Amino acid sequence: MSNSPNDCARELLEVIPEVMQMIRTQVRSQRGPDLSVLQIRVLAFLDGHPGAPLSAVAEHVGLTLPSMSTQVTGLVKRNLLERAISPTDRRYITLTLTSEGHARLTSASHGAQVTLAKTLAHLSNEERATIIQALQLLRATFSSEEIITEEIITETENVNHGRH
Amino acid sequence: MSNSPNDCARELLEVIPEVMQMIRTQVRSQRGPDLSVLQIRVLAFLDGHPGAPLSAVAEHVGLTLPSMSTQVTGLVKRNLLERAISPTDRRYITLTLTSEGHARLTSASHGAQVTLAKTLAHLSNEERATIIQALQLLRATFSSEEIITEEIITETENVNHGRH
DNA sequence: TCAAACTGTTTGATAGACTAACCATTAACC
DNA sequence: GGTTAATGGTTAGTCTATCAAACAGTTTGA
Repeated sequence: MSNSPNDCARELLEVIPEVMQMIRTQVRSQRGPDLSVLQIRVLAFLDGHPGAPLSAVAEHVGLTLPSMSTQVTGLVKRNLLERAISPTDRRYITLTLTSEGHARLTSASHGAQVTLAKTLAHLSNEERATIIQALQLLRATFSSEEIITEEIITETENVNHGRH
Repeated sequence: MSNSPNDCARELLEVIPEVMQMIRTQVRSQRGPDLSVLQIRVLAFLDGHPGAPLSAVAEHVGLTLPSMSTQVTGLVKRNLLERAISPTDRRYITLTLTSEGHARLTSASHGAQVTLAKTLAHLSNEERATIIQALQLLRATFSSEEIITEEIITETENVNHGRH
């Protein structure tokens, strides 16, 4: 059982999709909040980066700008987040969670977390520690570099998004 | 930094989607074989379980029977696998890789593997060992129990799937 | 023999993703 | 200053994927 980059890559390709599938079904089974994994990721990112521009969110979750735009439109329609225009640069749209969005996010991710935790409870402490360590390594290796959004946030004003 | 089931679950929910996204884009960038992650999983499963019935594949990759059926139709049209009827029970469709399907599978997964391995080469041996160990734990914990297909396989005959 | 159970397919309907084309705003450069 | 280029988002059109519901063929068994 070697640990060459190739072996590690093969293992990743084999196992990660399975785990992802499991997460997806568990999230989907949370009938309350009715959020997809992607939507949870978007809300979670905005929870940590309030006022982030659309492009930053798109890059973080790996969507194109158009896809992200329609996705956000849906979330705004459901009152989970707010679009606003950055006063410093009117090209930028800044996104912020509404209080309902925040509530839904915590409820959804908490629900999925509890279900997952039940399965993980069968493992030993050491095994869970190994998994956490590995996940942190993977995050450091794969996550796209942090995007600076601080300069754009500042004060934001609401934008009426009515069709002209 | 604790290792309770809940912490482990939270970490999973946060990191796995990112890694999955990375895998997806890397697989997509392999312009040769032009297979999705799902399709690779299907072909890989059939590589290990030749003659498996449709329902077994569907369960393994987490799709409903209808979705799997159309997915298979596409792969059959591309000559990557063959539909046949089990002679022991004519309700069952047994699926087998064609030689082209086998070739495409190895080429696709090898390609993705090489790309991923490049990124993983930046880690130390110990770090990769940790990741591999964690992945094996996750697989054991999450992978659905093995499905018995042996009894259905036996001899199979080709089926003409023309529209009547 | 005929109803029930089982495997798979067909049929809409819906959601999510992309590319291409477009609009608005800011920056750059004579 | 005014035209041009670059940047951030949106709209439109298309394509794929997924599901649930209804259906068809096969086997089981009462």
